[in-house]
Amino acid sequence: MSTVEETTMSEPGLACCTPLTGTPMSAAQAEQVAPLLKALADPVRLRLVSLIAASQGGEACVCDLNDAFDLTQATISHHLKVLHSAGLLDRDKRGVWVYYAVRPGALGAVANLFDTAALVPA
Amino acid sequence: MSTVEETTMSEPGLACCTPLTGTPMSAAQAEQVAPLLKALADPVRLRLVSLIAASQGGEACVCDLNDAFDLTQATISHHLKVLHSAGLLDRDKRGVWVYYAVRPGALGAVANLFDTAALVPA
DNA sequence: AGAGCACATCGACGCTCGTCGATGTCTGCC
DNA sequence: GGCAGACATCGACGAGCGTCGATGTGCTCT
Repeated sequence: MSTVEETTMSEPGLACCTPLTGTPMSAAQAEQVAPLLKALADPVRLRLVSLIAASQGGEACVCDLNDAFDLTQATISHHLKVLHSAGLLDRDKRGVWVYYAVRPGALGAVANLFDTAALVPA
Repeated sequence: MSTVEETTMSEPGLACCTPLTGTPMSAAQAEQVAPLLKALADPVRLRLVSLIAASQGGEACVCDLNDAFDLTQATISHHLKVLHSAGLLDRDKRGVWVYYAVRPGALGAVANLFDTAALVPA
């Protein structure tokens, strides 16, 4: 055991993200939000979240996710762990299968960051 | 090499992001969006974007940004380059000074990704 | 022409990340 | 009990990242 120690968030608070525009972001706040974005800043993990969110019931079995990629089962498991550790995914073991679901409000918290970014009109 | 567009610089790929929820994201689309998130997935760069966006006129001089951090000028310059290369920041040299501004619509494109994330149940 | 400032680039360093094969742990079934 | 399947964990590898000091480039003013 060595490094993985996030605990970035264990509570459904998710009260992290102020707009990003408007007033400058504090250093502490940036340190808190960055791991969330880092967890999402990977093509595979992005697709994983998307696949899970678009699945029936908002949850997906690992076995199904595994088939959607040309990667080892170990690698997929690793990515799911990263997303879970970041607080983005919920984990539910049912019998032999494990189901992951997007934690409610997790993506919304991130969306809040860029929300005011609706300065797009121009 | 099953290449994707390199987007190494300056291309307004901003017409990228479908919702993320709803329908699963394609591999190509994930590869296109991930670099954007990766550029933002750093506390320093997050604060840089925030500082610039919150500045008067939506732009900020490098000298001012430099003073806001306990980092070397070389490091700040590096981070600004990363953000610029990702298409998030515009660069404008005026005399001796260089001003960076958040590219219009850049954050909005990212916001679009998490937008439908309003699946927040309650 | 020369000096001085603002910013970019270079080369190097330690650290983290994404991926893999191998192995461990738990569950359900014969 | 034992075996097979579904996931997680371990250890290792190459590649990339964040940071630094040193140096380069372009502008302004004297």
